[in-house]
Amino acid sequence: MSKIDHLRNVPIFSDLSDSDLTNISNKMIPREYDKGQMILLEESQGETFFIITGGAVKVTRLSDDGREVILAILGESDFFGEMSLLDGEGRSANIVANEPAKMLTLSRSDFLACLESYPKIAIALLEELAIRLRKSDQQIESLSLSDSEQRIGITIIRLAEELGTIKQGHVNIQNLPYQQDIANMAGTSRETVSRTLKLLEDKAWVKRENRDLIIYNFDTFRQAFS
Amino acid sequence: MSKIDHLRNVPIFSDLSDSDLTNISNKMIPREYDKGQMILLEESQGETFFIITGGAVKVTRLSDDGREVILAILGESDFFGEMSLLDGEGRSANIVANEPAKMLTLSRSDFLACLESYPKIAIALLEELAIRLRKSDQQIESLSLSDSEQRIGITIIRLAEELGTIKQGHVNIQNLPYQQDIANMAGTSRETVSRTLKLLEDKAWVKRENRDLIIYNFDTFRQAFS
DNA sequence: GAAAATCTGTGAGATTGGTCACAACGACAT
DNA sequence: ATGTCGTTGTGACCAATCTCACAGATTTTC
Repeated sequence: MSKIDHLRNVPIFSDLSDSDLTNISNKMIPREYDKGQMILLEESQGETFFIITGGAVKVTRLSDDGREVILAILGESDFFGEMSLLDGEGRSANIVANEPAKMLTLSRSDFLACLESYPKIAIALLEELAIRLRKSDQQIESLSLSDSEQRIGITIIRLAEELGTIKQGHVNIQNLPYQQDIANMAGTSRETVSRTLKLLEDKAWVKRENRDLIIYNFDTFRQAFS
Repeated sequence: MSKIDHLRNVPIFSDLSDSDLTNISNKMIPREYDKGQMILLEESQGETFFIITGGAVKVTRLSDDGREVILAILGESDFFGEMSLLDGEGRSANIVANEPAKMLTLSRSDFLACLESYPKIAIALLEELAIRLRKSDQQIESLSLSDSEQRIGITIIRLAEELGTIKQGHVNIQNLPYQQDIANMAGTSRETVSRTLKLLEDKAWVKRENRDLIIYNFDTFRQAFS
């Protein structure tokens, strides 16, 4: 798949003509990262915009004593790095390759130039940030008001929406993240995730098979937790 | 103070010329709200952009059983309503006047037209959303990793930054919100807020006087909680 | 300025969920 | 196949904090 094909799939570029896309893609530099490799470090200066063309990364924040919160897991056609380019503050999160990952990158000045020359990109980006802000607000609500079972349920819903496929009428999350990562997304402990997954399985709402999680009736499941 | 003077104080309009500001301000309709009045209701269609010219509002989400999370408290020169205009989704939060409040409002179509005609506004708005997203991420981190004392401390810092004034070298939060509201911002219970405030006062980090909260050494205080 | 309503302080359980400890399991390399 | 390493399951304990209950303080209302 060519650079341009990748760009066309990215929501903020989808409105552009082929020639505009070519212009932009010429400024983008491809990079690759190994599993576990740190792509961006908290506190360092943010000077690059990234688009994921393959693999997946996790966006985290770390506390002093090493505990981790996972803010998001991003996959193909998602992008990151825009925040500190926009407001000039340093990084607010770490980005780590969760599996081998490929990116296209754009420098700060090229990125800002893009926004100036293509107002459509700016507007599409606004839309994307609004969606993210909405998700953050939901997350804040669930951390404030829900118990651990609900938070884990909501986390599974997020995972299903991002990584899930439909298979014989059931939603299937292939390659479910490790329980520790689920715990870090849900704001709970690994042990609680283990116990809760068992509980959900006992209620026959989900089934685990190898490293997959099958949600029997996604609509019901969703309703139970939101 | 005229409409234009108000607009000039709003970060996303600050780059515009007087004539541009006049154009925009002519499309804005002033409105007033009483204390406690609901300005926007969750689930209703979002069709208006609001700029606060006086008073304060709180942005909340409610659970089915009536518990509330306060996502933010907004005051003069802050704005809201842009989210559903941008991504077309329904409201994600409720907005209630916390005290008598005055607004300038702009219709959906005028707002979007503004973005198209003045790319600077779009870019300034991106910056603002990036800042908000950053704050949300911090909030998610603290809800996930911190104990109630720290979360309350962080909440007090937020309040100080938004509402505080400096008075004889100390930061003074005039008219501290009710403990229930602080609890809803910090994701804890009213009683815990009561006990924690007492604790902070015992440690001589803060002092309460009437409805004010005085933070003796704001830098130290901040350091202790972040 | 008295009564009513709302907010705050505080003790005593009751609970959720975190932590620790360790066993069982699975994947993978030698 | 055996050992190693990372992941998962599970019991037991314990700490943080939520709830409930009510008294006292403060603010609002008439």
